[in-house]
Amino acid sequence: MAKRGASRQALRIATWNINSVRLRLPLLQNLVTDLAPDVICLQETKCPDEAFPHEGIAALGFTHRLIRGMKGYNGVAVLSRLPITLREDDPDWCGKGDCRHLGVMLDAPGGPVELHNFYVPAGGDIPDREANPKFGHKLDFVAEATRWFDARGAKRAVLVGDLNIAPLEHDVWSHKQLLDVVSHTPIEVEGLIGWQKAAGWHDALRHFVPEDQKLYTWWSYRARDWRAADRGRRLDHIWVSDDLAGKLSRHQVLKDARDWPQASDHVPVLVEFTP
DNA sequence: ATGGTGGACTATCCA
Repeated sequence: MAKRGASRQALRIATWNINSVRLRLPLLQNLVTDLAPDVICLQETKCPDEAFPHEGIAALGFTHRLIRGMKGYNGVAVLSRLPITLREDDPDWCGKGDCRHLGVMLDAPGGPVELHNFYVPAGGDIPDREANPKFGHKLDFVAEATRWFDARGAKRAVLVGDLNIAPLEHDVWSHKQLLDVVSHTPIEVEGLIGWQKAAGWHDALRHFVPEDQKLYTWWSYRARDWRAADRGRRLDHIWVSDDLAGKLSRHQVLKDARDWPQASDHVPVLVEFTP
């Protein structure tokens, strides 16, 4: 029998930058145990499609899987307990073919849900598109996504992923000290907010956590004690279309995952809603 | 104090 009797129509979607799906395959079991998701969206799988560990993931109950991977870098995947179909006509962002997006239709209770899984370019170290082409790529990627969703709108839709931008003051450990740091510069924040407004996206995590409270999903590897320093950023996001905002029922940021053996520098994030 | 660590994969690139 279904476990969640009181909310049997609810759908739980998780997103995680796994930073190598092959290395951290065992940690997916932890995620499933702790969050009980119906759908998991992964970023930075760093795995060519022919080497994707389908069997291990199927054994966790995710019988439906769509993947878009390449050798060494990037790579996204959608793992689902419910049937999913690939959205074939979505753009190849910036024409690079670099495996940063997977759009699917999810066969959910109450009808199809459009689900977009993004891995936005990190953008390099220097926040200047002339000096640093990676930063230009990041801004262009966000601008292109903004135009596309602005033209299409979003209904019964969810957008998740590592967007590599922390938009709000309390999405970073020090707003002032990160104003010149890629991920929190004003031009990136303006871009991300514009994208969010483009199709009326609703920030599902800030639906639950007030904007004056610190909220992070990523802590650098380059810290002796990540928890003590707590210099985090909220780089991972879940947005829902306006028509779903009122149907959100819970959220979870799995901070304990940062202490798993061979942890990713990102932690899984989940929301539950009734579509 | 301008470092530090981690993953992919073989000399560095990327985060």
